[in-house]
Amino acid sequence: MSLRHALLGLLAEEPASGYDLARKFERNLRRYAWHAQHSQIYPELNRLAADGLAAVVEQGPRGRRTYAITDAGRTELRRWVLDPNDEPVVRNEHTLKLFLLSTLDAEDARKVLQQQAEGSRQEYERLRAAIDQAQANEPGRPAVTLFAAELGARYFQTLHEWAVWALDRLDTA
Amino acid sequence: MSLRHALLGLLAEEPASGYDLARKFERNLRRYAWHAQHSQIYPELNRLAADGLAAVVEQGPRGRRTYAITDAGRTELRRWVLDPNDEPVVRNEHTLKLFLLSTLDAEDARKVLQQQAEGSRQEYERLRAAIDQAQANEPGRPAVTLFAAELGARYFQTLHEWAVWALDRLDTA
DNA sequence: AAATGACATGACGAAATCTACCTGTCAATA
DNA sequence: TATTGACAGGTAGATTTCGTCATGTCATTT
Repeated sequence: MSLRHALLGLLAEEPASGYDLARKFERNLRRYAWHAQHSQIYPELNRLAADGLAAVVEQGPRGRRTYAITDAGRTELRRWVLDPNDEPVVRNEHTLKLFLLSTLDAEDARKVLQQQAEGSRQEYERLRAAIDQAQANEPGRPAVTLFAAELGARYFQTLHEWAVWALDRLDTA
Repeated sequence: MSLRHALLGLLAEEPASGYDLARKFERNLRRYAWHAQHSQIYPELNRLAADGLAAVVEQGPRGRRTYAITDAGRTELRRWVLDPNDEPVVRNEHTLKLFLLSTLDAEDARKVLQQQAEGSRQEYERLRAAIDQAQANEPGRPAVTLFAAELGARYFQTLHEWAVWALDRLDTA
């Protein structure tokens, strides 16, 4: 149940409402780690509360409920993150297309690779700028909080370099 | 429906049975691109055949049925790969854990990163060796058939380098 | 001749996820 | 005052995926 643990992980950073969490998924997790819609998040938050892993700590306007992780939730989160799962579930529609490039002719493959090279370059620059800005604005920030962003940036950098390499190979062949 | 297109993609390379396809998923796609079990593959193959995107081309022993992609299947596959989907579904249990590292204390984080550094190094070496071997044994092989493997290798190399970098930062902080 | 293990496909119920809908609040703007 | 858009939470039905059990074949080894 990864959705459950993704929510616990976000709540471990700071208390949040379902609405906040849906935005965090969209901004921080959707492109790299886990995709979830609000129609899945709200029911799971209720289950988390029912199971004592999270609790409502504040009621706000518009029915807003802020959840916080409980001690039991932290224990469960730690157990899950430390558990070395040697068969993690991976589903990446993007990577899948790249893996199927060889089923296209060279002209089509070139199109996809060019899109890929451009898209990953943009994403890389966006992330790198965000990291630089965070470091400039909060010099005392713990290093570990930027590990995820650094991983994302390196991931897109790798995608970009690969696409450029592949385009070059396509042309020289 | 990515499973459907993953199957079409594999069938576009060569005709295969459900059993073959399950093994291809396990070997080539599970860790990087798409996870699927045989209990999902067999029914989807039947649907593919019912929709005219694949067809049984051979019956073998033990009820083995070899499927091949049809022209309609190729058209649909090409359409899907070329379609620039700007919101691809990504679910990666492994990456998710790495994104949630900051919820652990330094000691726990170190454990996870060390596992990560070691695991990704092994995976990288395994892939790199497979690529070298393929190039040595089949010098005339089209470049594009190794693009996917190269992407996988670079992906794990990046993971490894990131984990080493993160461990270093954890220690100097 | 019997046992083993890889080959090969399938069904079924449970769980997760998607898509599309719905209801209402509050603040800012036209 | 009316409108707009972000905020906030939810449901229902369909689809996808998972986990497990089941059935039988064929080749090799004991």
